[in-house]
Amino acid sequence: MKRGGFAQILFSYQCCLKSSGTFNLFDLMSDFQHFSTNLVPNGNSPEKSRIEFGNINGVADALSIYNTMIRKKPLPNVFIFHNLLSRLVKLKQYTVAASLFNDISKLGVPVNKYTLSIVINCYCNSHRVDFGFSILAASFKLGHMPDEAMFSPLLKGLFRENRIAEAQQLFRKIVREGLCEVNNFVFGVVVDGLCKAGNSAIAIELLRVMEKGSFRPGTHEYNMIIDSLCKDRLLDSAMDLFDEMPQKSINRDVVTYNVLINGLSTFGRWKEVKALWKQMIDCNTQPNVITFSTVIDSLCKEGLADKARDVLNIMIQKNHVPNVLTYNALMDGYCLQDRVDEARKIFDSMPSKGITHSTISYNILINGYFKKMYIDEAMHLFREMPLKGLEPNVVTYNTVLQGLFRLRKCCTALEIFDEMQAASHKPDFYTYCNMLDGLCGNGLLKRALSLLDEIEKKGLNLHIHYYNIVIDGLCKYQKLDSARALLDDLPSEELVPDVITYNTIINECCAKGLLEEAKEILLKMEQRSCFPPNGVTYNIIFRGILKSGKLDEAAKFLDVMIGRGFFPDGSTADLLFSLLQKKENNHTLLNMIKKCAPNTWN
DNA sequence: GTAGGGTTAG
Repeated sequence: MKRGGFAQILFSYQCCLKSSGTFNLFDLMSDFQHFSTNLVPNGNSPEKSRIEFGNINGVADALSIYNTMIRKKPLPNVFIFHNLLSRLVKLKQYTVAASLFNDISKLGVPVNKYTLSIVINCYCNSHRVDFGFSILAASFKLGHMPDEAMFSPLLKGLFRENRIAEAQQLFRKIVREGLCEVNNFVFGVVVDGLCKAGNSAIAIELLRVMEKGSFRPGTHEYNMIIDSLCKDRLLDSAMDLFDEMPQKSINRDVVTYNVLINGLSTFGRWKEVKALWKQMIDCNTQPNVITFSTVIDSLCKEGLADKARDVLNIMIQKNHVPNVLTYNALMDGYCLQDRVDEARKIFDSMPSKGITHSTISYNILINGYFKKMYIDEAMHLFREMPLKGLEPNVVTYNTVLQGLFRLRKCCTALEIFDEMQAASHKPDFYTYCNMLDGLCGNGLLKRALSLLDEIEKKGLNLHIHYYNIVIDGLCKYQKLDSARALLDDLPSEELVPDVITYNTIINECCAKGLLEEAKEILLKMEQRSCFPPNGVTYNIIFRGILKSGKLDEAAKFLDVMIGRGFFPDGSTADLLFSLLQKKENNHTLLNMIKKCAPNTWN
C-alpha cells in the first residue's frame, strides 16, 4: 500500500475547498463515482484490543493511549484506532477525533468505511460539513460505496448549518439514485432538520411520499412532526396526525402525549388536555415527570400557580419524582404573580428534597426579586452562585443588568457589564438591548452612543432594534436632530429602518408640532419603505393633527386612514371624546367619532 | 461505524 495515499486525497480536496469560495457538492461526488477502484483494501482482520477504551474519560487519556499506539511496531491495525476514535465520539470530542484521523492517515494506517463514517460524523458535528463531503468523495475513490452511516451525518450537518436547500437536494439525490437505503435513521434526520427549520408542512409532505413507497415511518418520526406542528401553532394538524397513528398501526408513546399536551396546554386548551390525559391512562401509557412538569408550567404561565401546586402534590402522591425543572416552573409561576416569597420558599426547600439548584433556578428568583425591587436579595443571590459552584450565564447577566438600570443603579450596572466580559461571557442581543435601554432611560445618551459605536466597530451583528432604542432615547431627551442624524447615517446598507424606527421619529415630530415632516415620513414609508406604515403610524399622525386643532384636515386624514384599513385606537378615541367635551356638538368631531370602528369603544 | 423525539429563565 502506498503510504500517505489517503492523506494526499484528503489534502488535495481540502485545498480545493479552501481555494474555491463555492463548489458543488454533487459535482464532487459524481467526480469520484468514476473512481470506484479498490485503491486501499483493508485486509487486516480485527484483533482483540487489550486497551480498555471505555476507561478513556478525556482528551488527555485518549492522546496518551494514542501516543503509545503509534510507537508500536508494527502499528496496531485499523480496528484499534477505530475504537479510540469511537470513544472520542462518545465523549463528543469531534475535533480531536478528526485531527487524530488525519494523523493516522498520514502514518499510512489503512482506513475502512467504518472509520470514514466516524470521521464524516466528526466533521459534521464540528460544523465542517464540507470536509465531511471531501471524506465522502475520498471514500468513493478508495472503493467504499457510501451508506446511510455516511449520509445521515452529512444531511444532519447541512441542516445544522442552515443549508436547508442543499440538504433537501442531497436527500432527493439519495432517493432518486438509490445512493443508500433510506432507513428510519436517514429519514429521521431529514424530518428533524425540516421541522427545526420551521418546515413542518414539507416534513408532512415527505412523510406522505415515503408512506406511498415501501418505507414505514414510526412513532419517532410522527412525534417529531406533531411537536413541530404544535410549536408552529398548527394544533389541529397535529391532532390529525395523532389521530391517524392507530389507523396506521403506529404506536403512540409517552412522548407523543407529552408533545401534544404541551401544545394544547400552551394555548389554554385545557378541556382537550384533560381528555388526552384520560385517554393516555386508558391506553396504559403512564404520564412521566415531563408530562406533569409540562402541565405545571402551562398552568403557571396562565397565572394559576396555586393550581399548578395542586398538580405537583398529585404528582408526588402518585409517586412521580419532580425534578429541578418542575420546581423551576413553579417558582417562575409564583414570580409571575409577584409572589416572590412563595418562590423563595420553594427554592429553599429544594436541597432538602435532594434537588440541586440550577443556574435557571437562580435566574428565575433573581428576576423575581428585581421585579419587586428587592435589589439586595437579588444581588446576594447573584453573588452566591459561584460559591455554590454555579456560573452565571448570559441570561443571569442580562437579568441583573436590566434590574440594576431599572432601579437607577447605573454605576453598578456598568461594573457588571465589564465583569461579564472579563469573565469571557459574550454579550448577546438582549445584553446590548438592556445596556442601550438602561443608558438611555437614565439619560446617559453619550454613553449609549459610544456603546453603539463600539458595537459597530466590533463588527458584531447589528440590529435595527439597537438604533430604535437610541433614537427613542434621543427623542425623549429632546434631541430630535441627533435622532434624525442617527437614522440618516445608519452604518450599513443591510441595516434598514423598520416601522418602529419611523414611528418613533414621527411621534416626536408630532409632539413638536412638525406635522409636515411627519406626513413626509409617512409618504416615504408608503412609497419606498420595505416596512409600510401600520395602524400605530396613522394613529400617531391623526392625533398630532387633532391636537393642532385642524379638525377639517383631521377629518380628511381619518378618511384616508380608514380607506387603508386602519381605525382609531383606544387613546385616539379618548382624545376625540375629550375634544368633544370641550367643543360640544361639534359636527366634524361627531362625524369622526361615528366613523370609528365599533370595537374602538370597547 | 453513526445514534434521531418531549418540560424551565432574560
